[in-house]
Amino acid sequence: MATMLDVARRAGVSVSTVSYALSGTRPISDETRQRIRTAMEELGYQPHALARGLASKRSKIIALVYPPVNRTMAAGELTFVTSVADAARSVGYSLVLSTFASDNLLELRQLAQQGLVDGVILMEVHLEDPRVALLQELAFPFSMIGHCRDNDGISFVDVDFHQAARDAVEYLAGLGHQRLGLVNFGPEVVAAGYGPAVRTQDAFEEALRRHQLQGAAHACEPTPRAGYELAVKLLAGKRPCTGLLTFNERSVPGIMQAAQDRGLHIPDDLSLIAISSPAVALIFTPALTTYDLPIAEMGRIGTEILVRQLEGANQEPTQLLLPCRLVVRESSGPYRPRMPAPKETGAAREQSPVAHSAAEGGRR
Amino acid sequence: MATMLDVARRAGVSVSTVSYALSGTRPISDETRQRIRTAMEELGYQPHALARGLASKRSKIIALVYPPVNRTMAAGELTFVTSVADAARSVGYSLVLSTFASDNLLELRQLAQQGLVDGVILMEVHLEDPRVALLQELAFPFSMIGHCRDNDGISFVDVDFHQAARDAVEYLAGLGHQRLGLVNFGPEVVAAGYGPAVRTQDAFEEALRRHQLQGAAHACEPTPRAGYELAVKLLAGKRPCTGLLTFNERSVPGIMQAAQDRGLHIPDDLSLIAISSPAVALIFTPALTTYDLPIAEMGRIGTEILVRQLEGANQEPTQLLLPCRLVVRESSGPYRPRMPAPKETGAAREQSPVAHSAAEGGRR
DNA sequence: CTGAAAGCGCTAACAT
DNA sequence: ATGTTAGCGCTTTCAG
Repeated sequence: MATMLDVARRAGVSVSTVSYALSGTRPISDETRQRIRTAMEELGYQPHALARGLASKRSKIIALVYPPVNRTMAAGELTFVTSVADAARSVGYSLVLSTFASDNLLELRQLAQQGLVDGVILMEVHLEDPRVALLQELAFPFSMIGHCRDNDGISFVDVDFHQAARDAVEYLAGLGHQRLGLVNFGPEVVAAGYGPAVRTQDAFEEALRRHQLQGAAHACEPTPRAGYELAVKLLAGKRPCTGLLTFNERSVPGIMQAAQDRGLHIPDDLSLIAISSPAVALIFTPALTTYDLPIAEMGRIGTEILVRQLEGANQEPTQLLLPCRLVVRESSGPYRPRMPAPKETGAAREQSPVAHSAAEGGRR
Repeated sequence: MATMLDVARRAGVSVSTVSYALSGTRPISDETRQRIRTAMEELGYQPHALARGLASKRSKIIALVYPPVNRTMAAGELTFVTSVADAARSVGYSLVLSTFASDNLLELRQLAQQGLVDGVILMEVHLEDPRVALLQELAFPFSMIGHCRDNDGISFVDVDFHQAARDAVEYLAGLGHQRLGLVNFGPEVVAAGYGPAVRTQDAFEEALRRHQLQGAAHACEPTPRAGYELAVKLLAGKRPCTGLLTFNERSVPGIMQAAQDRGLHIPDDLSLIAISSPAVALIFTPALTTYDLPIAEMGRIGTEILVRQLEGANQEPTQLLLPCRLVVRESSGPYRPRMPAPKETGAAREQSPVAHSAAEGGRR
C-alpha cells in the first residue's frame, strides 16, 4: 500500500501538504493540488483509516448498540441496521455493530474507551437505562433510538407510541368497538421498563378510560402460540374483545388463528391493528391495518443526530418523536355484531346483529 | 484516558513490558505481571484499538459485506448479521457492516485498502462475482457465505441448495404429487446468477426429470402480490400443481391466499414447502413445512473460516456445504385428489377423490 | 502557500 | 525476565 509519504515524494511536496490537500484544511495552489492528485491516482493511494484516526483522535466510526432482545419479527429489524449503516456511510462514517446485551456494561465501557468509535447509537432503550448513565459518566457521545424517562441533554429519535396507541383506541372507538385489548410483550419486558411496551400500555389504558371503553392490556410472549392462547381468552365469553391492538408482531399469526378457530371473521367480528412495519402488514391475510413504524427514518435520524454531535460544537440536543401513520388495510373495520358462527357456516349471520346491538346499546 | 505509558510508570516497568504482559507474547514474572495488572485496574486502562492496529498491522476488525438485495423476509436477515457479530466478538474481533451494492467495486476496494479491516465476509454471492475477482487481485483475505461457480482457493460456507431442492422434489413425489412447481425469485435475479436461485432451480428441474414428474420453475418477484398472481396460474386448469417449493419467502402469503381463494386447502389440495428459517415457518397458518436454513450457523462458520485465515498461516481453504433439515409442519401432506370446492362448502369433498385418482392413475 | 517535525498509543525488533 | 527504541501512517502545531 502506498503511503502519504510516497505520494508526497512523487508529487515533490511534503507530507503535510498532501495531508492538507486531502483535508482541504488550508489553501493549496491549484498546481500543487493537481500534482498531488495525480500522484495519488498513479499510486492508487488510500488514506490509512487507523493512522488517520490515531493522529486526529477521531476514528470516523460509530457503533450501533443493538441488544439481542425485543426484536420485531420482520423486515424491520435489518432495516434499522442498514439504514444506520447507509446514513453513516453517506456522511463518511463506518458502522460497527455491537450485539451485547443491555446489561453488559462492561462491554459498553470497553467500546467507549478503546478509541475505536467516536460515538454510539443505543437501541432497545429502557425507561431507566444503565447504559445511559454509564455513557454520561464517561462523557461519551451517543444518541438513542428510543428514549428514557429522563432525557435531559440527550439526543434521541423515537416513535410516538403514546400517540399511536391513543389514536388506535380512538380509531377503534370511532368504528364502534367497545371492548378492546392490547396485546403487549411479556410481563418481564414491561416490568423491565422497555419503552415501547410501557408507553403503549399507558396510553392505551388512559385512552380507554377517557373514552369509557372496556378492555385491558395483556402480557403476551412474542410467539404465535402465546398470541393464540391469549386471543382464545380474549375472544371467549359473551362479551369478547372486538378490537385488538398490538406492537407484538410475532403474536399476530396466533391471534389470527384463534379468531379463525372460533369462527370469527376479521375484520367483521374482530378488528386487529398492529404497530408495525408496512412490510410485515402485507405478509398477513387479511393484510394488517397498521400504524406504520418509520424504521428507516429513525435509523437515519438517529445517525444524523449523533454525527452532528460529533462534528459540530456542543449544541442543544435534538429530541424527536415521530408520528406513526395509520394505514387502513384489511384487518380493521366497523363493529358488526353477530353471533359467533361455527366455521364454514354462515347461518347465524343474519340474526345476531339485532341481539348484540341491543345488548350493547345499539350504536351505529 | 490512561495510556500504556501511564500504566508502565505506575507499575515501575517499561511500556514494552506492559505490552508483553498484555499480549502474553513473552514471559513475565508473576510479581511484575501482578503490579502491571494492579496499575491497569487502578487507572481503568483500556488499550487503544487504533494505536494497536496501526502498530501491529492488524486491526482485529472484519467487515460483513451485505448488499441490499435478495434479502429474505424475516428473522433470518438480522440473524445473519448478529450471528456474525457474535462470532466475531467471541474471537476478539469487531464487526463493521458494509451495505454497498454488489457491483460497487469502488467501495469494496476502498474497504480493503484503507486498513480498517483485516478481512471481509461476502454475502449475496453470485456464480460469477466481480467482488471475488477484485479481492483476489488485491490478495485481500475474505470468506463467503454463499459460493461461486469457481471456488478455487476460496473459503466459504453455504447451504446445499442442490440437495434441498432435490430432496424436496423427492419428498413431494413420495407423497404422491405429480405436478410440481418451483417459485423462484424474479427473472433478473436468476439471470444475474444469484447462487441460491440458480442452484435451486437446476436441482429442481433435474429432479423433476429423474422422477419423471411434471412441472417447472417459475420466476416470481419477492412480493405477496407476485406470489398470488403466479399461484393463481399454477393452480388453475384441470391439472394444477399440487406441490410447490419456494425459497422466496415473501411470495408465500400470496401463494396461500391464491390457494384459499380457489377453495384449495393446504395441505389437502396443495403441499407448500419453503426453504426458509424456522422462525418464518411459524408465522404462517398453516405452519410451513420447510427445509430449515441454518442461518446462525452459517454466520458463525463464515466468520470462523475468515478468522482462521487471518490468524493461522495460509492453510487450505475451508469449503462447507451445510444440509437443510426437512421439518414437516402443516403445509405438506399426501396427495389427496378431489374437486376444488368453493369456499365454506364441504360438499364436493366426498366424490372428487374418485374422479381424480382415476384420472391420475390412482396412486395411494 | 509550503515545510519540518513532534507526536497519537502501541508493537516488536534489538538489546542486555 | 526486562528495558530501549524505532517505527506504524497520519494530523497538526510551529516556522517560514
